[in-house]
Amino acid sequence: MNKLTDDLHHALQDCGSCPIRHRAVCARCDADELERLEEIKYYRSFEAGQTVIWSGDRMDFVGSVVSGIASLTQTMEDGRTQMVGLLLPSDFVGRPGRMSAAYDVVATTDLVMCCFRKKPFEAMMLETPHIAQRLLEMTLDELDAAREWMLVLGRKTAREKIASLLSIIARRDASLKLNGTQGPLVFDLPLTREAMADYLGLTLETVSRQMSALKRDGVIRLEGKRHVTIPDFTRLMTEAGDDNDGGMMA
Amino acid sequence: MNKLTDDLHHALQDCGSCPIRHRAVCARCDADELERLEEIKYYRSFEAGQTVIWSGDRMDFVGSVVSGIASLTQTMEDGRTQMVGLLLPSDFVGRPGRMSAAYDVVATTDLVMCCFRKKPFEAMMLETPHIAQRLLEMTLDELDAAREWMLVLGRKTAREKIASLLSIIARRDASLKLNGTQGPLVFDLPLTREAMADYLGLTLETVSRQMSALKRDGVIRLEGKRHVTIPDFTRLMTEAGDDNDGGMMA
DNA sequence: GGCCCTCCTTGACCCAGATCAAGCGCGAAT
DNA sequence: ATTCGCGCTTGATCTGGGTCAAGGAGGGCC
Repeated sequence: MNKLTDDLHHALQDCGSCPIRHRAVCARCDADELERLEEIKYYRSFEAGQTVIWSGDRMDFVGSVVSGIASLTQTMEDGRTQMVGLLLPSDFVGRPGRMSAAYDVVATTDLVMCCFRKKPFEAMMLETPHIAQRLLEMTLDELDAAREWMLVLGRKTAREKIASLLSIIARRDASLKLNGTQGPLVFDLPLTREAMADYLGLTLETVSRQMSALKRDGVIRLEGKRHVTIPDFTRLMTEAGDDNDGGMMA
Repeated sequence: MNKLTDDLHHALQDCGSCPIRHRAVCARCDADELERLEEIKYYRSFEAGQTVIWSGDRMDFVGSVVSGIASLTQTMEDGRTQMVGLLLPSDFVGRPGRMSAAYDVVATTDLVMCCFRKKPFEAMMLETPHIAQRLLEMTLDELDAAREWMLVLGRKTAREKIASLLSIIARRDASLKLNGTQGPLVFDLPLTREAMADYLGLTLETVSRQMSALKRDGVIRLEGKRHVTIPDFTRLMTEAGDDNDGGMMA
């Protein structure tokens, strides 16, 4: 742990100034409850590529992603892997009531997590409905996302899959930066081609080819391998096979 | 609504004798709470093939599957469909806090549901933590199931997909009938070949071919099109690509 | 009995995406 | 400056599963 992350951890000690204060499990907590949470919380940092937990490992904390991106991955014995979740800031990791991790959790970018010791967190959940309520809401959202992804995996073509992934990342990025609606969307892909392939149930070659094809067809612009511009979001949505515009409009 | 289902509805009025009493959302409720639930509950029956709700429709109830099987399906504009969930007895339908249905819900077999009016149910959830706690637990289980299914959809071959589906149905059926562990498993497929295809992200022709192949190779036995015998469950698990045995052993 | 309808099977062919293979670009280490 | 290594691109070829098409099997109904 270096000086920089150490500083970061200190800067974050106070939940009041936490960037995910209003979106994480603690979103509904009042001052008292936050105080209790602060007693059982601690921060952990990971570098891009590091594994946070291995599937099957004993897990004695739960927590939230504060910054960076992590991925949830399942692997078969023969090495085939499928990413089953993309964890963005404010997303919750771990399952109260379960002892061991069900998936590999890997830091896709540099990552800071706000962790709670599991036992006291579980105890607190029973007493403070605000936490359980918020966790239920977040879990329902994740279930919806997982089901939407099942459609992508089961029925979409490679091109549609790529467009779907790009539109999800673009949408999230836009909402994070709350950049006012119109104009081309610009963002950096937080995933390697291989990670994209693992998410989409494709090979990295197919991902690369379809990225090139979308670029050739003017659906996206690329500077370097990661910097993406979406000139026309509606066009991208159409390419993704989602003709209704997915709720970008208020 | 015919005499038979009417009788059934009356027989079910009392939560005490409900077959899913200990597994549904109400599992943790005490006598008082059940009484309150009984005030806002009513039963509905559907015949195989009937649609319970259309995606996008206003939904003013939530509920549990009492008997039969329903499926949760997503459809693209061009008609491609993906089943995103299989609802078995005790499974919960609907999302508190949401006004309209996110998926088509279709009765796959004859179906009885125990419905609660949404508004009062939501109100009750805020007051009785037992309900919210149980719902959280159930939702987390469903999220795990959805993620397991993402691996099936994204990375498994057609043969492995079929074997995965059969092993899930066999396992559930065995636990329902609590037939003592060993010996060949026997059950009736509750799904048409087309429904299987929709669940697995395949065409019905491929499902049919792979069923024939598994039969030819002695992994399953078939009498008629629906009655299945699994002589060796471990073999089936291997065919599914899940070499660790998925927790059949105590 | 015969007819129809739905569900299912099987065959022939095709194509999207996997696989195998070569090589590029660029930053870091020497 | 050279080499290494990693992430990525692109080409050539192969193949699993999709598509199109033709029946078969059973069950309900006249």
